[in-house]
Amino acid sequence: MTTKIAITDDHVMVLQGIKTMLSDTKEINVVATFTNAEETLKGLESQQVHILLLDINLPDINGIDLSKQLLKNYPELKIIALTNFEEVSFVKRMLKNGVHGYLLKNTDKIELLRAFKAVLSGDIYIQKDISDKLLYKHTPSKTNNGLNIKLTRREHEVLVAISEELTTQEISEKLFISPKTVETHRSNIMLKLGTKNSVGMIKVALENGLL
Amino acid sequence: MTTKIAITDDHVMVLQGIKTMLSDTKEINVVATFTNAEETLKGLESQQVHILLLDINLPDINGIDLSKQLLKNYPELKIIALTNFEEVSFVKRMLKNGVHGYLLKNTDKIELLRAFKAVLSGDIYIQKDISDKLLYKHTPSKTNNGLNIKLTRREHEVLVAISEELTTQEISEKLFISPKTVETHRSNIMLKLGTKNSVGMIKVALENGLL
DNA sequence: TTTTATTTCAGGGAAAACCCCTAAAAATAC
DNA sequence: GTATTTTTAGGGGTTTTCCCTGAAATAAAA
Repeated sequence: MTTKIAITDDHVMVLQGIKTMLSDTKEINVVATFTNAEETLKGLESQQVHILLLDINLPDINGIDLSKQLLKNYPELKIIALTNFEEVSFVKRMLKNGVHGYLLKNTDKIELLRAFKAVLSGDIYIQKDISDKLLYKHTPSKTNNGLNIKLTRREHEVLVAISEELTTQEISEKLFISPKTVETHRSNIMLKLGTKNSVGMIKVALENGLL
Repeated sequence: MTTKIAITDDHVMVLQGIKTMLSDTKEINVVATFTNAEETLKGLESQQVHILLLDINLPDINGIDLSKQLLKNYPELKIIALTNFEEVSFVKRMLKNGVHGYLLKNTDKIELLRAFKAVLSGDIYIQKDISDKLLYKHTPSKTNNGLNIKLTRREHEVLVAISEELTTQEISEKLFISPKTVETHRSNIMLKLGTKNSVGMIKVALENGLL
């Protein structure tokens, strides 16, 4: 029995590359390629596939939301995320959403086939390079990293004020609270976001859509 | 006469994709592929090529510096940059460094061959999508104080270091300069970006694709 | 109602950032 | 070969952030 594969990636070169790598493997069949989320959602209706290789950076929607939606529509579908080094922050969220595998775009044929085998038998496959990064990024924050970022209403107000380049003093006057309270909030926000200073705070906040 | 092509990209899939696209074109011959800057510099010594397709995001060095160096060593070499939408900010700098073409990674075979023809005859080839972006980004910038932002190389290095949550002390050790010099740069960056502190600096930098 | 989370406040101390100034090599441009 | 920009660096100071501790009042949830 042949395994049916679909690929979603907005880079034609990547699509072509994967197709070529798999072309001489009989038991694998690339039956569809898509370049955005809309195409993928529609395309999978008419064409049933076993595995979807899904690029995380799509022009129209982010990979997290798309994979969530796809798995709701097709619970049997196995999704393997394609990612770059830079986007490791997404991995945990993807995992939470039920994605079955993670590969870097520099994956070779052997690893690709290994990943297919793993997800088809129900396992979760994470490329070594990524899990290394995950662990590496875990150590410094150790308490928490990923999507458990839930700021309280007040913390969010302070965060916004900090992003507006206000000083602690100015924030305290704006929110009618003591400067010391502002500092407590700032400190708690940094703890939650796992950053060392306000610069990292704003970076993580922007990356996670907190602002 | 066949045209010899080399490709540098850290994504194996992209390498494979381009190779496949060009495999049935007789007058084009992909003679070498590299996955980082070091390989590229060494590889081009032994193997003379006419055109290098160069990914801008490389793990070890940025595309701007690499292309500069390559053109110094091989003035005859034609370099076509491979880029994503997000990195349009680099295009101008690359152009200044003498790069001959710009392509997005979703380029198809026809456009690829068209670009080859153009650069071989001495023209500069810029994919329509990119030049659109360039123009598009140009128009709204005239209103705000936005795109006149030109950081020097050193300022950019300091900016990146600050965004990595390094302290002045740590930056000075990383760049082998005095902490006082780092502060001068920081201060100048804030002046150029029109911000009051590092938080605003990182915000503006992210908004303008400086990071 | 008891537990848990949030918001509030605070002191003291250390570290880092920020400010204003000057100024001289070094690299680039004209 | 001169002008401009960039990179370097210092003195000396103020302001702000960061870190640690502890604690009380309110709000929400179990």
